[in-house]
Amino acid sequence: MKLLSRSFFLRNTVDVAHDLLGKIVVREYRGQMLTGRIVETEAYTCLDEACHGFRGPTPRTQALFGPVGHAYIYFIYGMHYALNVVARDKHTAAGGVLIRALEPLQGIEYMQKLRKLNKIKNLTNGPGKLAQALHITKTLYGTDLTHKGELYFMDDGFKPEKIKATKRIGISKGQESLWRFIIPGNHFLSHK
DNA sequence: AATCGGATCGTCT
DNA sequence: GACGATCCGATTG
Repeated sequence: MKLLSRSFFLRNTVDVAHDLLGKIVVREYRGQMLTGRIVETEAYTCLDEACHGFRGPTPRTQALFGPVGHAYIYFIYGMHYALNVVARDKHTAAGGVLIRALEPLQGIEYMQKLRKLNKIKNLTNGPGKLAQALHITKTLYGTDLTHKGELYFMDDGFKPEKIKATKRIGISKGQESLWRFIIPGNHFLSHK
């Protein structure tokens, strides 16, 4: 078990999205350890029209332009939060990886309570769902995820047998790019 | 399994 | 003032 380092995130955003599959998200909340394995991600960079940082920094998107390995969290559709990690190479102004789905590991009962939902299958199989299950809100905006704290990433050595690249979900621009990564066949994907 | 509408609000035009 | 990197429950096949 080791923390993901700063240098892990200081690389091409698409590579980071690919390599995050199989890693573990750890949330420490009210004495609970809530953890899950990443099974679905999407890459967004400022060169890409679908990215929130495409038109330059705004108060909302400033974290995307900040240090890599920190959290970029946004509120969407009036009711959901979504978790991203800032990741980009040193030549790129902004970029991040959206964590789209987790396979729940520890703290499942507490996640069920936070989600007000018992079906384990639907606990963390979507960006808004996993944010609710891990109680991820704006208060974690900008958190450094490379140190232990309220939220961070771990590598337990797990290697996905296979990784598949697909089109990203729910965007109107940049639809052609295959920048969504999944562990195919996993039970906790948001889509097949 | 697939489709559809409602909920709900911060952000930028 | 419109819309979005969504989710859920209900309805229909």
